[in-house]
Amino acid sequence: MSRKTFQRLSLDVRRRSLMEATLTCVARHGLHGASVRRITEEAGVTVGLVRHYFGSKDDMIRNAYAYLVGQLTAQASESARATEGTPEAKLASFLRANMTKPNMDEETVSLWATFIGRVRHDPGFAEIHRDGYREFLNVLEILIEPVLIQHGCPYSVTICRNHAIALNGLIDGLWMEGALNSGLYAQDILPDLITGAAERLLDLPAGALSAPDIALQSTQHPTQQSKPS
Amino acid sequence: MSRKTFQRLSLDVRRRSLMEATLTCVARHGLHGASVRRITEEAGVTVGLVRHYFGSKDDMIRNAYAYLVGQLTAQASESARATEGTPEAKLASFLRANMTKPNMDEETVSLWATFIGRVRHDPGFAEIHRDGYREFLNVLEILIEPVLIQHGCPYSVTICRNHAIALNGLIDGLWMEGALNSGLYAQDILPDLITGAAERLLDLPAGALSAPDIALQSTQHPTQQSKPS
DNA sequence: ATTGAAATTATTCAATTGTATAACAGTGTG
DNA sequence: CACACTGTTATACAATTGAATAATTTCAAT
Repeated sequence: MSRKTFQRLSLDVRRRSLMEATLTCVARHGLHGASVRRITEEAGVTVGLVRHYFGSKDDMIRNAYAYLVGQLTAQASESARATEGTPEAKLASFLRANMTKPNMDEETVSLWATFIGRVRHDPGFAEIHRDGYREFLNVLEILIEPVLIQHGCPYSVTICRNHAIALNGLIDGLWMEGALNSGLYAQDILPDLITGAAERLLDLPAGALSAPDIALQSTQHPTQQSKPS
Repeated sequence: MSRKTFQRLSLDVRRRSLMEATLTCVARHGLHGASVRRITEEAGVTVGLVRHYFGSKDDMIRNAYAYLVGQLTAQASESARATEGTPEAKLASFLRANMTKPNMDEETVSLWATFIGRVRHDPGFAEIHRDGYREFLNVLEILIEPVLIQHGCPYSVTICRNHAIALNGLIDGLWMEGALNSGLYAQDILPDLITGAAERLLDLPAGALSAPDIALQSTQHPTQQSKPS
């Protein structure tokens, strides 16, 4: 009877692998079903490593939650950043990204909800949530601001922030209910639905975000912030 | 050493008491920390009763979830029904109710999120969620329809339903993030924020929902559906 | 090749879990 | 007042849990 053979992996790789296994197990079995044994089996290691890389199971789960939140906001921001064109195109891309794969994923939403349920009673979770929420609001504000200015909408820091709060609510709610896919409507109506809703929320003219080819118009479109070069 | 004295309670009372204790424990310790022993201690009974009134712990939790959802939608609908006046007043009241106590409660949101996290993997939870969501959408549609008609907005069943989906998303998202109260803004901005956002979402004139005394104007206001009596 | 540090496994432990079973006691019925 | 029904308690039990410790193995440095 020989021991299991194994590789020594770098700290980063092993930690990430454990956190990902944690997320998989939490999504699949809930927090109550994500035992150390199941998680380590999923990661292909033995239970002792949890203690070695994280102080305890709870610590590992908190780290996994932070890892998830980081990924989520990073993906969302990235989809906006990668879109070249008018501010409207960037904002629209951000919104649509949240209503399509891989962002709108049933398993991710399950995970997110499970962790949200612990925010109230675990200060560690609360901090992670707050940081993620703040980050998301900031990204939204930065996306919204130039759009408002360009359309001559009433503008102030407060207005912009309130729009971000409302828009974030809209995204969160649609993201969640949409991903759970209760079968009451087709998921693929959501990208158009959210761009239309966002237009109205921000008091933009109809079509400002939903025009099919705003991304194409963008590069030579004269409505950009004038750059004197 | 004598036995614990006890009362024989009716089936309904005992079941409800157990479900409420279940909700309390899930909110407080999460699904993983809500053990049969903790729940029954919270309810002031011994563990055997779980088997007696529900087949198993899982069955009891599912019943508790359905009980919670029922209460939530009932409270929300009731707050709209109880408001007399214009359709705008009813809708505004419904929206504001979701942004204030007792509906917007941190513990309730924690509970709700925890259960949502199980919807994907437990068909029983999925069914309960779907029914609750459908009910909420229906209530919203019924509230939205007369408002749209009265303002001469473009109207169809599809438009109304899409507005309900978007508005529900907005409510859900603000309800959750607001209740978690991450400290990034004051919770008491939310009632005004959501009525303003809803006005724009539905393309109503500014102030249609946020006028401070629409409820008072309502009874003798001529803009009501003409009633020939 | 040897060595030494530490990453990883294997095993143990007490505590807690959900469920099952048996004994008891409250309560309405005759 | 005795009875029987069943709601309720008490206890037992195997399984699982998270954490701790000791024993090994890998791998880089020499």
